Amino acid sequence: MPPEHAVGRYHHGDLRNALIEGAGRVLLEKGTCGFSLREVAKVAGVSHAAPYRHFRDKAALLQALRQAGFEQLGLAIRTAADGKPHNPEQKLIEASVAYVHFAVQNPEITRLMFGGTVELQENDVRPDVSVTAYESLLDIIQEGVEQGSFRQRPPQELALVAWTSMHGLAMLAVAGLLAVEANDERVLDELVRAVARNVIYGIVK
Amino acid sequence: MPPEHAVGRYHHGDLRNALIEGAGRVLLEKGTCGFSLREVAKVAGVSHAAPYRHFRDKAALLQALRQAGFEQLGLAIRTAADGKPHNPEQKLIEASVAYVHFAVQNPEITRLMFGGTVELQENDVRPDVSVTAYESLLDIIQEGVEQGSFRQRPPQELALVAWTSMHGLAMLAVAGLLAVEANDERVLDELVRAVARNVIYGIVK
DNA sequence: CCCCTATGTTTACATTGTAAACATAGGGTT
DNA sequence: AACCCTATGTTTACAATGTAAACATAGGGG
Repeated sequence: MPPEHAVGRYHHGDLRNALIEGAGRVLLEKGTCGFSLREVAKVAGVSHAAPYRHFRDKAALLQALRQAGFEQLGLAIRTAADGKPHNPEQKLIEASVAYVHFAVQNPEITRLMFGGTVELQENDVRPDVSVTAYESLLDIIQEGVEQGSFRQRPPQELALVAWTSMHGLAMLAVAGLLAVEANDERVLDELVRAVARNVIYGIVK
Repeated sequence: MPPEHAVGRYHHGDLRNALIEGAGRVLLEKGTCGFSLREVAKVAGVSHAAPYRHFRDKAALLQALRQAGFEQLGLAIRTAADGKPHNPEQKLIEASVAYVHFAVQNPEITRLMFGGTVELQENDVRPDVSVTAYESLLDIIQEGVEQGSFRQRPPQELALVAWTSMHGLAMLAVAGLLAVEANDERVLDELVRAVARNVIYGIVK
């Protein structure tokens, strides 16, 4: 059991988590490019080799960050959807907004998650985490199709369109490749809603 | 005018282009992470500082690669569309297939183009290049809507859906986050066509 | 009480980006 | 033709980085 407050001690107590958190901060400041293991160590207040007791690699640390990102994103989506019970349309829209918002507000993490910068190594939990978002959408859509408020199409196909278009919107926004006005949060929101409605009704209302 | 064959000479003759080409190869082999200026120089057969006479930065070289990528992609899209004159539906489908194919077959370049790894610096031509793909799609869609073969919706909205969903599909494929079967090229093609039909007709036929 | 192991630290080294000082070649001016 | 100017390369130098190896320490189980 790690000691309560082990600051200044020889043994940090909970270095692994401290490193992940520190890595998040460093990533935020310096971006994926400028991200350095040594700086993470410095931020965590340990020597530059200490991280190697907890992560095989620089890549392994980034991978942990990535994993955490997927979990956060999944949570955000589910939370947003749960705010609108029994209303699949609103659920899908809110989930979509949450998805794009997460991306825009955590651009570096998002790049890390979806950019493919970190090689997916052998033991990755990739299937689990990447499928999460898709399955959340699929659940919502299934409900919508069953209760008849969505157009009557195979849920897998609707989910594919939803997943790809939301992801695309998010990535373009993160990359700064959407029209300038889309930098405005409300404009972006409207884009998301328009795309979501396309999924739901098949037309952009 | 650069000499014909200036191999082994003190002055390379056309180093700038040689560097860009070499950078492409290095990027392919080592990926965005392992990409090193010094290795590019080695591949081009010059000293490790020579690139600095042609590019301010490592980032500047990557930026040039990125730029070239955008041009290639734009060309691929236009070529694919031009193969089906007077048939907007086929045009959109072929353009979409070309888009995703380019991404899947040039994953590293694609990451470079859309990953945001390279900071978009002041003097970037970003507007031009990023808008290219979108405008190509928009042109096709405009034609389709006008001639009545597409659903009657504002072309901008259809283009938005097309652009985002194709981009999303491409990025997910590159990141290896689609279902396993999507690694099969034909399966991926079918996905693209399904998504394109959704844009055209509003339903997944 | 002792030592074993998990966790840190120090030292060392190769690689990298980049700057500064130096070299050369090849063309325009006289 | 001689000259030198500048564009283009090269060498040298340095600081930052990833990572391995050898060393240190603390805290718990025999």
